[in-house]
Amino acid sequence: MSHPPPKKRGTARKPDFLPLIADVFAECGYRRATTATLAKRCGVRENELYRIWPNKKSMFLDAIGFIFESVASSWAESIEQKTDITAAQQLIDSQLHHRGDSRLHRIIFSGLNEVDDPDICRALRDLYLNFHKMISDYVRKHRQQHQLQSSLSDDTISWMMIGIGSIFDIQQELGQGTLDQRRKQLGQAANATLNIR
Amino acid sequence: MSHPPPKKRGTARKPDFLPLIADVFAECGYRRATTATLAKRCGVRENELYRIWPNKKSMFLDAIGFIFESVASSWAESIEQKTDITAAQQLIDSQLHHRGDSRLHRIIFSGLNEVDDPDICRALRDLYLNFHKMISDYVRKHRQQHQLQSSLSDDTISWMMIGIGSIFDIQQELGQGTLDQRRKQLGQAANATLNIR
DNA sequence: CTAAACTGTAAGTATTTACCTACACAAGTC
DNA sequence: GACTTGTGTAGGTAAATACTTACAGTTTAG
Repeated sequence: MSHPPPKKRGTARKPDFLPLIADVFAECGYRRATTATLAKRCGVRENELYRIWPNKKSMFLDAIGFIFESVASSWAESIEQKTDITAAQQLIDSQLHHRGDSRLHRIIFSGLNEVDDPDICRALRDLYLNFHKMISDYVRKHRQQHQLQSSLSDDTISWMMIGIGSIFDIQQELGQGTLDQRRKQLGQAANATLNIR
Repeated sequence: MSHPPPKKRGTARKPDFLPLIADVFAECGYRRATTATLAKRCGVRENELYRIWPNKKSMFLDAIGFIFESVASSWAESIEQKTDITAAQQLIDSQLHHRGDSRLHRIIFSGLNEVDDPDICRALRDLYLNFHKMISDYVRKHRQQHQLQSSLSDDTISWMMIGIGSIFDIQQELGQGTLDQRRKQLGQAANATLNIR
């Protein structure tokens, strides 16, 4: 029998706390996520958190990083599942089912309200650039493979797809339409954009 | 000689205050816009504002309404200027120059952080639906006129255009790329979407 | 076993901020 | 001129909240 893993202590608990912290930021947004709530959700007192992070902002920045990692790896996972369609198409398919579950957009919207803080602004910009780069790669390969070309660059197309995804998230957030309607629209819109001529 | 207009009093000053209030909400977001700042910007004390509105939230809701009116009328204005192109195209042209000046998206991002308040959620949904309806009309006419048709509905296309506009705003907010780059992309993306087959 | 490092509890502090009250003064109305 | 209505000033209050401190108990490393 293997011993139970030794209880983590100190800053080693960061990776355990991060998903919980990200959840709170996603639910409440940056401002309304109080340090008391954050601590409670992690099952510790506030000062424990302050032993790990110097302040609330750092927790937020780390949460942004965590969310990126987590979304990126879930993308990679779903893309590997099928090989008969392009990665770009597989990404769209998986978004159709999972978009909206993720706390990504809530954290982003929340962060966008804090852009006059240069650290937060940079973190968000990096986040977008990273996603954009990933998508851009998929788009380029897809278009090469299908020998599509248009006056639009892969770059532009992938920004378009990000925008289309965003509006889907916003609709969801506002309870605009039914999930089915939104999914149908997202699917049509994303595919049309990907295959634009 | 005409008399100077009599000084407005009481709730009659609401229309004078609204643009100033909307400015503050746009600059700071809902949470960080303090009632003190709002009052100062209007050149009155806080309790004057509370004589007009029952609370801060009502000010915000009214600001959302004001922003819609103001953006909608500026759209109408620019669309009337040229008649040799369709309204949809003229709208895109004017967005290329004016998008980002407006405080619309900042207010929206800020409001999206408060969607668990049903009043704010409804106000935002209405805002989006109104814009969507306007754009949808333009899109429909444009496509009729150019006899374009695709599997995508006018509805879907106009949501796509809203999404594409949003990502432009986000890029701008994050200082991503130069204004020229963003404009070029927005122009290409919006036109391609409008004329999608 | 001992010293160092860490944890949990409990309380506190300083600031911010939405919103209120009271009152003297001014401006319209009859 | 009396009465009503609105304005400007000044101060206050109660809650929320980021962050801190003190300390006794526990865990770990040498």
